[in-house]
Amino acid sequence: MVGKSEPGVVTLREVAEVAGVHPSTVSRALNPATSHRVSKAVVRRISETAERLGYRANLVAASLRTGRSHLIGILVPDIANTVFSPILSGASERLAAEGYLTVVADVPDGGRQLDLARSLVARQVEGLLLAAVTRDDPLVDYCIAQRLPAVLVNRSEARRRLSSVVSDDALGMQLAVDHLMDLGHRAIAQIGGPESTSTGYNRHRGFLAAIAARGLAPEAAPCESAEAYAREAGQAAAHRLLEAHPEITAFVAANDLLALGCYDALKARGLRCPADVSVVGHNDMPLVDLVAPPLTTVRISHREMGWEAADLLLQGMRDPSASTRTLVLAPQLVVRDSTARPRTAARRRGAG
Amino acid sequence: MVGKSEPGVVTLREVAEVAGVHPSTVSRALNPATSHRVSKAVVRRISETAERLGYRANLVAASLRTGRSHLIGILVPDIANTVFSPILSGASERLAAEGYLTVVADVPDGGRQLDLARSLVARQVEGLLLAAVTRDDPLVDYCIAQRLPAVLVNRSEARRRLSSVVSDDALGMQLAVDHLMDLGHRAIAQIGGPESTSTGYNRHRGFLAAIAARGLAPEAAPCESAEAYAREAGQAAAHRLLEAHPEITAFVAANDLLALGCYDALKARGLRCPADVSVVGHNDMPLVDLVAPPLTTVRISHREMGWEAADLLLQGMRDPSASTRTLVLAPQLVVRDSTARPRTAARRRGAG
DNA sequence: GGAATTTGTGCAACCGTTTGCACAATCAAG
DNA sequence: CTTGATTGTGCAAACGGTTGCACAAATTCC
Repeated sequence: MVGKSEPGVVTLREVAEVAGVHPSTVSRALNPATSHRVSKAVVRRISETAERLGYRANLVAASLRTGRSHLIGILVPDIANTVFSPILSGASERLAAEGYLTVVADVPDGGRQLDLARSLVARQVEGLLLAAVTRDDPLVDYCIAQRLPAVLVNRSEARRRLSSVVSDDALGMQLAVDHLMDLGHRAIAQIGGPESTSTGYNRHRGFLAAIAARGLAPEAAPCESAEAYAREAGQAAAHRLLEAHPEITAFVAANDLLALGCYDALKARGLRCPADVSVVGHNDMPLVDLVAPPLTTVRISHREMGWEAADLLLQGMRDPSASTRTLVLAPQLVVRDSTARPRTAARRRGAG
Repeated sequence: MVGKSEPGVVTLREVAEVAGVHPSTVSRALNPATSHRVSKAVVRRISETAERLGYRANLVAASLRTGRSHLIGILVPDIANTVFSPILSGASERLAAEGYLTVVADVPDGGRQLDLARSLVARQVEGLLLAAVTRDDPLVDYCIAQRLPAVLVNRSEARRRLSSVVSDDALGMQLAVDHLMDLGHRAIAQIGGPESTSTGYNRHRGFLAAIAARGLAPEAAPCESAEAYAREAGQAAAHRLLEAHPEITAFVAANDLLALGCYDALKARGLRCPADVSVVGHNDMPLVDLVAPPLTTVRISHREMGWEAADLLLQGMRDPSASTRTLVLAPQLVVRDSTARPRTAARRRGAG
């Protein structure tokens, strides 16, 4: 016989019995939304009894009855990735304010996402925050088919069928490119992220657009995309670029880890940063201000991103007919020491 | 009328009706643990029907009946802190393997921990992983009083009333001190963490013990504890120590962030690391291999820690009478470039 | 080939709340 | 002092599964 929970756990019924009222009255008295329907005196008696007995409502039972779990699921590709921590933190702050708790599912970017989502749905989560989608993700189809409120964070989906909160990737790239060109760079390469992610895709296009806007020929701006947002992948891409285009004086990376991989490649080739080659990252993740040299990067406020996504999700839950919205946060360029005038420009300037 | 979940959500009863059997039979057929009690043919028919109708069990309902939520709560002081991400990651990996999902509560180290814990209990979590306890924490009393399986991670409690998984702080300090003394340092200061945390307390004592074991006089090993595990606090403590003991040639920090704060203080005073002063950190958090200079530190495998804690929790849940255990993980010294021979020793060596 | 056992399915209670409805008591209005 | 509205409480049926028990049918055993 299961279900007979540990003795000592007080139920609503017991409180009712001790207080000498009907269970429904206890329920009403203890629920702030309905306690006005019970006389003051009884409310007090019940509250006292509940307190004395150490009564704690069983939210699982309440969930079953009301159909509301007050649980939100968050799918992240890698909790250990420092980018997601602030997103999580911001989201859970916003959700906690409304009485929601977050169930975190760390899903190793393989094909298990859908399983996880299903498992969360089985647990009656009321909404989903998705931080791990690709540009064309079956997860999105799933949420739509299930009419499950969901919001994308950090990455968006090609068809914009769900609300999302993202950084303005085009602007980020423009900031990076403008900064480098203002310094005098004229041979700028991009290390892009995986094209399957919106960030990889958009930052790549943003880079090209920024280059074109400044009138630089595409040949002067070669691109390579890394297979993953990882240091090793960045290093490999940087090597490929330097091999094919030795004239490069600056790198724009789609992500800080890629930028750090770029550092590795430069070091391996005996090139100094920023003296020989400048590097710009993206995200401004913790500690990149301390690496050598401190990384110039495009800052994204991931905490705010998480907060806003949670907020959007709450809105969507309240009003399922609300239109899907894309909230675009403006990134900010943080100039540190990994960018400087290119040697040629410096020389030219010295000569002029 | 709530509780009438969205139309289109298939229930057990509907599956039963379509398959022409009793709901209880469907329940048994779909549960791997009981499906052997149903004939092969019927199991298949039911499975097909369920599949066809897109049936998804409502785990909330199941929880209510069985008293098992398959939910584990994790209390962390700060999700955004990069130390906790791998703990979370390791724990959720282990728990997911047993069908448990994790509910993360990010609790800002104030007094709300108990509230959060209560809220998790109300949601019928089956166990708690506590990564945010102090050496004498009311949360521990609460878990014991509630007979709630709980395991401490990263930090332990003075009275060892709950199982915990921690790093061997004494050993960590010994590794750090031995390394520095082997290099020739004889004036080593410690920047400790908050004494209210077991890590702060134990690392401080470990440091003193290691110093004593090598026969160094306590006067040659001054200590300061930082108010928090934060860069600024480390910087302040380093300044205090350098002010009072200008002869210091090496710092042992209780945590990497404190060590990085120490870098800040050295820089502010025009001292070079490691040329003038060596620094050893603790944790080996992500990216400290890239800061300038790459940090020599005591590595703790936080991911493993989280995994083991989850494992211990599962054991404790299976057998509530099991004795509490303390699992001590051995840390490892990772030597990078922030430690070197002290100038005096180098000079002496050069002269000899 | 009849008794003893096993197998497969149905029945109904139960987990702990919530809530629409009913109804008595109290109050306000005329 | 009736009539009508309001207030406070109880009743019982949910919510969607799970499971002990009962019992018919199929199987095994001697």
